[in-house]
Amino acid sequence: MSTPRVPLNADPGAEADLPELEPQVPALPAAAVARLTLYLRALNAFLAEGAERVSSEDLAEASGVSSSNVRKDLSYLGSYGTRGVGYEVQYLSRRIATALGLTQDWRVAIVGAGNLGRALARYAGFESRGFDVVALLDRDQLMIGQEVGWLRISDAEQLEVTLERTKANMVVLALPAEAAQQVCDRVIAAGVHSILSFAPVLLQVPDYVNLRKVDMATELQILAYHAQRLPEAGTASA
Amino acid sequence: MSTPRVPLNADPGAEADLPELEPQVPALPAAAVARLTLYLRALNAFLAEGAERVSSEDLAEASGVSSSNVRKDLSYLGSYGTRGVGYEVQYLSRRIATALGLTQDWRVAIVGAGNLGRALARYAGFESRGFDVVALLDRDQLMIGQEVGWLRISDAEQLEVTLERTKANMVVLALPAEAAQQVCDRVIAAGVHSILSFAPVLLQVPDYVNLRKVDMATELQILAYHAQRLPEAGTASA
DNA sequence: GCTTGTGAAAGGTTTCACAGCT
DNA sequence: AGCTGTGAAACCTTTCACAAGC
Repeated sequence: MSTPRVPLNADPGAEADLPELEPQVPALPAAAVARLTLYLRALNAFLAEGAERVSSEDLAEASGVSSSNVRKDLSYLGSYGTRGVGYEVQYLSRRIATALGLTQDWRVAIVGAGNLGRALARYAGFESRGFDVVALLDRDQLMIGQEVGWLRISDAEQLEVTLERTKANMVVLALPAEAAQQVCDRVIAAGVHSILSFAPVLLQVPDYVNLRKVDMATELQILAYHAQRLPEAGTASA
Repeated sequence: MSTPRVPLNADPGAEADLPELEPQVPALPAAAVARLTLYLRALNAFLAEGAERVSSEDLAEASGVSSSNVRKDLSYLGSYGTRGVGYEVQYLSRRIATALGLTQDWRVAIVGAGNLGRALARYAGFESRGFDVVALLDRDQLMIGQEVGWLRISDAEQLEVTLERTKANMVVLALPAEAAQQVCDRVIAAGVHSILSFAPVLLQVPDYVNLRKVDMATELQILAYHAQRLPEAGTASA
């Protein structure tokens, strides 16, 4: 046996087989979680086009995943397709959103109002996918008070106060490497345990904290590795 | 047997066992490539501190990886450590840089001079890790000619000309989803086959193209999934 | 007939544990 | 004595292929 157990039947009234205290929905495989976000994106595009049903093959094509992988991933959520027919777009979209926890509202504070922090604060893609950017903070006195998009930059010295006032439950760190650990510690102490860091440095966090990292130079380095292995073409020259 | 074969002995004169035409260094496991970038970062920090040697345990701690994983990854590059002692920092750093293809110069053109494109163009982390940002392009007539950092925004209509003039060999797409595929096709046709996309859309590319994707909303969605599973704390409240 | 859902196989990754070298 | 390098085991992920159901 490899992956989780019970294909969670969402029936809310199902009898508890074992008297465990947490109803404890089985965890989805990490790789599946990442792909579910892709399916969601694709489904919303299908929805916008007015499609009512999609096959695993359609979804596969629209998200760059194999169709058997799609089916396997969706099976972790339960059996919501119809054999011979496919999946109902709207219903599946909602199912996935629920499984990913996107039904509650997520309030994001961005710490660091440099180039990247400002860009993120103005990025429409967050709002459109259910994430409210509720604060943008910086330490620099010259920046505090400036307006960026809908937001006014607030004082990072007052981090805790701002997090509490805005009821932020996620934080994005858009800081230089040197400042990141310190701010990270304060964020955690303030009770926010979901953090997305763009700082190119290893952050030390307790294991109850959810930390994800995006490092753009790393991405280029990985590209460089692959580019270097295929000697073909390379530089522009149609 | 799972992972690659021969632990490439970099001895440049080793006899060719089989008369294959490409010397064909065996591919590194994808997961190892990603971690090698972390080791490189850590090694450069050690170097800056004046450390001359590190153990796999030191490197592990500094990059957030297990020490056996570090050793396994490094063994793909050959045996460059000394038993009982550790690895020489400078030497290992160079070895990894070579393996990743970071010894040649990488010239990056950024297409899209919106918030994100501008932020990336000014991001010092690229230059400091060996990537030269050589162009920033946009379609918007009002932006063309503006200065951003060291660069002047050039006309995306002239994409091919600019890629050739600047000898770009990588492209970063910082565009809205709608424009991404079209620009991507032109980039590939112009001979640049390494692309990092920030556009939240699936790009269709031939398989000789190296494409990596970063989607920030996806990252938040994955965080949301994990956050939702651990009911503890959540909102700020020290 | 067509498409889902899923065991089983194949493939990739990480950890273990220890032999081998300094 | 200490730390690397590495087979073997454990684990995780993807693909295969087909039975089940519309």
